Amino acid sequence: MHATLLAPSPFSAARTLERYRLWGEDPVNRLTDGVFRRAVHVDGRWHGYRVTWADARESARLEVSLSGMRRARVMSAALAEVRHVFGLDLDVAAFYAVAARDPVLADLVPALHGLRPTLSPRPFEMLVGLVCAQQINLAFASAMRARLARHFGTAVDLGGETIFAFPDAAALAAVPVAELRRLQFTTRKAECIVGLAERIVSGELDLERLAACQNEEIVQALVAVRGFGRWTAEWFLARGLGRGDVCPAGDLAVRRAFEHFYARGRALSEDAIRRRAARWGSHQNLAVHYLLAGHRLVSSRTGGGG
DNA sequence: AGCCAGGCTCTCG
DNA sequence: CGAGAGCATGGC
Repeated sequence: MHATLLAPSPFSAARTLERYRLWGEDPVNRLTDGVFRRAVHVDGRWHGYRVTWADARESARLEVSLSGMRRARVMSAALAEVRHVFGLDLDVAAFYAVAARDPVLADLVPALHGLRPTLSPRPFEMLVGLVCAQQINLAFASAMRARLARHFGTAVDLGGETIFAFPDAAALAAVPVAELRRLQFTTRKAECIVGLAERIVSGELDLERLAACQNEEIVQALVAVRGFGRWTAEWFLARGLGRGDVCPAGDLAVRRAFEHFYARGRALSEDAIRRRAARWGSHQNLAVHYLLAGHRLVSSRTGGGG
């Protein structure tokens, strides 16, 4: 069963998906040989789907396919996920109009044309991934998250390839901290993840309901959970919910990108970064993603990492 | 050995 | 309330 999704211009699948190969293999969002694979949960079970694409000058087409004959319900769920994963609902064209008035962003846009942030379609998965990424290098964080998926997620066969559905809250709430420690989680990260899962299972925290709230309400609700600070909450808003008016100014890589592009390498305070980002209004999220990607381009040319 | 990695919490002035 | 130390883990 196939369906075609027309991506709004500007869109580049290659630049958008590049993120999935930056920090190592991701068994949940599998990207190999120009095919993206993931699984969607519908009617009590997991269904794998594949996405292929053709980047055209004007409008790119995304082909979404399910193995075998499946119901339309599954396909529509898959299409909704693809919209998130490929960032199709963000207004990149409007951002470019704003970026044209900023010398730094205006310079970056041609090299990154069509880049969109990849949004995580599942809030719990996003939050757990963020906890993994707290304070450690992203390659290691990515490996930890992959281990979590392989050990506690659901294996889904997709035409000979195995992908993993990220474990839900019920699955992780049942995992002993000691077992996560063996997967190289710190005690704190392990407790934080299991604690979050427990709150969700108990109904104390309802991520679906939270997702409908205002930014600051969401930040307050998340920061109230032990182990979740402002950094985690803001990235959740940006990469989980796709909120435009968010800048995770406390992020190390964000800070370095701002310092590189806007301060000639001199130090900038978190507050100074927030003030500058505020000028971009509802396009802050996109601006931050372009600055991070732009900084990666510069760093890779000069042999650096990050 | 020691510093770094896309933080968080707690304390003290 | 804001700066700062302490924390925990693995990679290089």
